[in-house]
Amino acid sequence: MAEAKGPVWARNDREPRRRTLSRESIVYAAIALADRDGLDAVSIRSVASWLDVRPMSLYGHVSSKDDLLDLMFDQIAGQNVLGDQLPQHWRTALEAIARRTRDQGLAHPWTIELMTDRIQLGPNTLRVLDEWMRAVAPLSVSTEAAWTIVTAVNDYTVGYVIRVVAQRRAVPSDARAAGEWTATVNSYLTERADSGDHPHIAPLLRHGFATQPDSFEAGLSWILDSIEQSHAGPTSAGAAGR
Amino acid sequence: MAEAKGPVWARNDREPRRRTLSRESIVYAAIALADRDGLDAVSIRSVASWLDVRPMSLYGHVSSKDDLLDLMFDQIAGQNVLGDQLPQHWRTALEAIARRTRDQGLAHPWTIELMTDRIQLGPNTLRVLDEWMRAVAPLSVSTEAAWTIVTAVNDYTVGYVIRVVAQRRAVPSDARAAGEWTATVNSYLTERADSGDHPHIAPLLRHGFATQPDSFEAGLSWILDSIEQSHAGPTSAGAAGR
DNA sequence: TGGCTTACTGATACACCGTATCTATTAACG
DNA sequence: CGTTAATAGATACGGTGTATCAGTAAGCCA
Repeated sequence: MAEAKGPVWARNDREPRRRTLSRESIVYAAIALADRDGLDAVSIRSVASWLDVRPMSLYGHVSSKDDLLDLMFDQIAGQNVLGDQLPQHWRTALEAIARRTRDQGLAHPWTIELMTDRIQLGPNTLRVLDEWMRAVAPLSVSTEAAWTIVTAVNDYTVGYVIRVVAQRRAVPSDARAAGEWTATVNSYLTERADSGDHPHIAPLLRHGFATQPDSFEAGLSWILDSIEQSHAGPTSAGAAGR
Repeated sequence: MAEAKGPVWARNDREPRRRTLSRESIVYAAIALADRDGLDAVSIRSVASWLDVRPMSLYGHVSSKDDLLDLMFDQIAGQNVLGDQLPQHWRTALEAIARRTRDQGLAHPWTIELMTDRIQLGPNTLRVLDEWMRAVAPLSVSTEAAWTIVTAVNDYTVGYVIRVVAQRRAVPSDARAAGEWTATVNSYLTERADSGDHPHIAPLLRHGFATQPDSFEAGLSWILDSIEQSHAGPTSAGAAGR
């Protein structure tokens, strides 16, 4: 499977006869590793040794590491489909998808690293995209307008996840190192606050950014409020298009 | 300089006597490489050979590659400070910073990869943060409320940049490979569209997502509209707090 | 001017990475 | 049963960050 042509999801790989290994088990193992130790811990060698298999055996099921990463992403995306549980009201539906996207990003932080690498268009990802568009369908606006709404909400959500994840990642996971890090950074931040160079963020520097309450919902409802105002009556479910 | 304690910006490295090399020149070289060939092209060895210097010589000025990356990020962030040119009206100011952030993200796509790695708090980054807060100061709301506004706008902007960058990155830079990629992906997408599995995105799949008009401003003004409604009179500059 | 401090050279080494290649084995299907 | 194809297993190449150590050369201070 060394002659890959285009992205995984755009190919039509004949499935191998398989004995013990399978594409699925490889993807699951890789996801488990990524969830536990981060994306850097996912290597062909580490996945293979986790499966008690020789590294090169994986290449019978995935043609490259990039393929494996794409498959991992799409696997997670598949868990983000609400299906029947998608609320009918467009606003409630958008909220549900946005929250789910947020939850999944926080649960699998490595997915956002893959989002920055290249656009993902696997079947499950398309399913999620379809659901975004289904959510706004009741507004009965043009495809273009619907896409603008969807990208706005999605972009905000992704940006939020990135910020929170980056915040978490900065502090070392080892408890001892974490304490040291916090001490070093705090003293740096208070030094910066005392310097007077940053008058408008002095309180933030002194109390730490992390202590700020979560404001995901605030930003989300700001976006949705405006959409509601421009595309529908304040209480309507959206039948009044145009 | 092999005994790093905490992030670069939180340390107080005595500056070396330097003959030919300098921390600055290393950072500039690394940025040039990243801009041209992406973040993966930045390695200790590649930067060194670009500067016509032996790899290990760099460690006299930066104590690790991560440090170098952080310094690169903060260097770019420094170019994002508007200073005197920051508009006085809070909304215009936020728009200016958001657009600048977007432009810089698109110009140096590798910066967003660093954002996902760990939170950046270098001096220039703090300066930018200070400017965000300065922009909303005329609203004279609580620090907490101001932070909510800033993060909302910033999160949206970062999410937007990520999506656009990922879209650009997916297609290979080599013209020949790009054509092949587009053909493969397009036929995959139309196959998906024909499958009927994704009824709500069929038009998007058929015409390609890339043909959708840019909607950064739309999402931005949605957020700002709501902020305006909840925190100030529609035309006021914001003196009427609360 | 002499000598000490420091910056850089240069080589080597370690442990990792993705993956190409080749051979030998082993199981499943026709 | 024999063929076919999947897997095992080993080895190799060129890349990575970075530790280590010995040698050299330039700057600063006494």
